[in-house]
Amino acid sequence: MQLPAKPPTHTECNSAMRSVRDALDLLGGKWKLPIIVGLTSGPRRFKQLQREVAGITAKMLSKELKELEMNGLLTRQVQADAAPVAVTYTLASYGDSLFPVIEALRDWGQQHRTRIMHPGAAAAAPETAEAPQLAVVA
Amino acid sequence: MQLPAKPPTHTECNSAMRSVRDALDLLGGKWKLPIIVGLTSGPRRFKQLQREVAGITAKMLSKELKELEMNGLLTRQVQADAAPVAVTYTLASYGDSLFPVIEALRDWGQQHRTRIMHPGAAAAAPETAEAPQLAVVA
DNA sequence: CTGTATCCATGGAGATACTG
DNA sequence: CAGTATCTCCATGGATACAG
Repeated sequence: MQLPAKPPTHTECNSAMRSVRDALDLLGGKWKLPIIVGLTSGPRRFKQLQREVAGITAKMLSKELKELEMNGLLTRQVQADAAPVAVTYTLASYGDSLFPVIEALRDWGQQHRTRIMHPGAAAAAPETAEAPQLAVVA
Repeated sequence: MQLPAKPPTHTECNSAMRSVRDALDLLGGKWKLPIIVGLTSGPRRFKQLQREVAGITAKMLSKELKELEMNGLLTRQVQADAAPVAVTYTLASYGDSLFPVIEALRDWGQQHRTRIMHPGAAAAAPETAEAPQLAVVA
């Protein structure tokens, strides 16, 4: 890798660090981003979202949605007129600004589609020695 | 926001969902990304990293580094020759491929630099126009 | 310096049942 | 349908002490 010919990028680095951690404060956790992804293709209702985010419980979904709404990332609309109340969640413009993040994450996850090594699992990933070299990307 | 004139983006959406969640499996948690950010400006030693990632404990740093190494995102080199053993962590090319993610996250966090609302805090926000307009950069 | 081991508190998160 | 209320389990993660 490149040598640190210009070692002190401290300010730049610290700033990046702070920004990333700020972003993580809002987007961190297992569910926030997946939920937002679910909303990128259009407004969704509660149950619909729960199906799309596969695996999330109503409790979690409810809590996460509240937090995302609180931060202005999405809006919540209630249609009480219908027989069964319908609630719709829509990505706010604020949330739209996350597109680049989603894209970057999605692209990386795609290219990466390799076996993930979890700490518990023994290093038993036999064939398909694909991890390290990953050259690439076009 | 755009209407779903072409409603079934299901495949596309599910694929994005999976990719993002895969990425999150490796990068999720409080520390992984910050650690990687710390390494983007060059190799670092343990203590150095711990200072940069401000707030992380040795235990966590150690554990996270192990996982990141296991996934080929960084490499670990030991210089045993010196009196006090020195260990250096370097971002692997695999890790380099995360640049776009970091950038997107950093940019968003920067633009966003508004106060974050946490669930515990009472909603001091007016029900109508809150943060959303996101008055751009500056 | 570079970690590891141990103890322990918090809260993330699942299951289930219930309300409007 | 759209959530809320409990109960509980366990992973996350901090503090501290110790080891190579």
